[in-house]
Amino acid sequence: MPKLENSRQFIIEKTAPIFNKKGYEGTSLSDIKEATGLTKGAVYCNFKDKKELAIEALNYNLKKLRSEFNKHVATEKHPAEKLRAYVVIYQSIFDKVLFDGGCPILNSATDADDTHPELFSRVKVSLFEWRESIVSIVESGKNSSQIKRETNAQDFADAFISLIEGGILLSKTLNSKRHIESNLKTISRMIDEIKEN
Amino acid sequence: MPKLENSRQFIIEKTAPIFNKKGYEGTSLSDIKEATGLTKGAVYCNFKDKKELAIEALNYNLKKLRSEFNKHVATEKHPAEKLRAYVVIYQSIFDKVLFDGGCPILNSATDADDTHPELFSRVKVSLFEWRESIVSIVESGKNSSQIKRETNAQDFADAFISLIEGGILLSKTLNSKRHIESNLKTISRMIDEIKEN
DNA sequence: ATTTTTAAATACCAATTGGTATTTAAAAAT
DNA sequence: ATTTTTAAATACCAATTGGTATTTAAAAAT
Repeated sequence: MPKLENSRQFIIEKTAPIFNKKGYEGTSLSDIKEATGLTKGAVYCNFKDKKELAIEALNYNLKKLRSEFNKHVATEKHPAEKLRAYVVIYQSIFDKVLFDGGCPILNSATDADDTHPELFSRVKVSLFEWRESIVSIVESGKNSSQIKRETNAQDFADAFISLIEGGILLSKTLNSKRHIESNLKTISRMIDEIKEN
Repeated sequence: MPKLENSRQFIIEKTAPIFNKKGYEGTSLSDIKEATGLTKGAVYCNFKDKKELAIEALNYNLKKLRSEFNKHVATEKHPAEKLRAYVVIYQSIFDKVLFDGGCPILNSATDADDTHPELFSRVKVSLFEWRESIVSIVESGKNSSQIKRETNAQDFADAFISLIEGGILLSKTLNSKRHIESNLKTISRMIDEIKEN
């Protein structure tokens, strides 16, 4: 019964939150059938196997978040404000992120690390790039004298990312937004501290 | 073939790292057989089902870490030094923790959150208690004027835990100790900042 | 109008899953 | 020395897993 649409994309978008919530092993073909309303035939017609779909779903989850950030970070020109954009965005999308199972980096890094090398290397790249983008914002701020020269960009990036991911872990586990909010405040203070003037 | 020992404990200790690495769904009865060298009969003779074993394995993993910290924290009397004990311990046991699959709180919180309520509530309690212990160290320090009065103990605890868990995530995923080390340095600086004098 | 193409449904499949009932054999109790 | 107990091994089990081969039927090409 062909209705030759973008079924591939449809399947990816419907299953992406499930893979994010349940992990690779935890997501079964039955889950996929249920989420899409399609049969196994339709799924295997569009994807080689479960792993290919899982990788596409992960890419989708990562891309969705990344584009959200890139969009807003790009509009700011002061490095401190670029950094602060992350805080602002997280405040506004946090509920939505939790609803879809939390941060895909956090989830798939812990899900796939010891078990699914292909998925893991995908998150690895994503986390590396995120960290690099923070480092380079700080470094360019140092060059333009908008960020204090003595700032260690690497250490700042590690703390920055950890406060976000740790805040998500705490808020999701303890079921209260206070933790991520308190961490975003802490990040905001850290930005003030490294700002020149 | 009875050799009526503490087989229950033996099975728990042998499978604990596997559950920590692979998660609940990812750990199969075959994995358990392989890790213990026992048959299914022996496992089901000591545990009602896979879930009971998984809960015991999680308890074991959590308890092992917790006792490590409690031991060292108790020997210090200055609240700032109690806090710093966490930093010192993590520096010394980090490799061992990674070898066994990373922090069980981080792993099982993300593994079980949307899927295994009994396991999840176990981590939930553990994370809550850890956070409470940090809060109460800071609060008692404020009362004894060893920690600055204006310190927000809740916010401090959130940042403290996030820097540790986020550092583990970064170091494990990017395969370099620099991240956890940089975060432990950051925590150490935070402790200096809230210290009175 | 007929044929070809192809997306998706159906009907299978072997292998593995967690789990149970039964048997074995060593140790403990008599 | 014999019986009883019991931990663990063995031999099953139904249900589910991911996956494939075949069929169906609608759309596109002729």
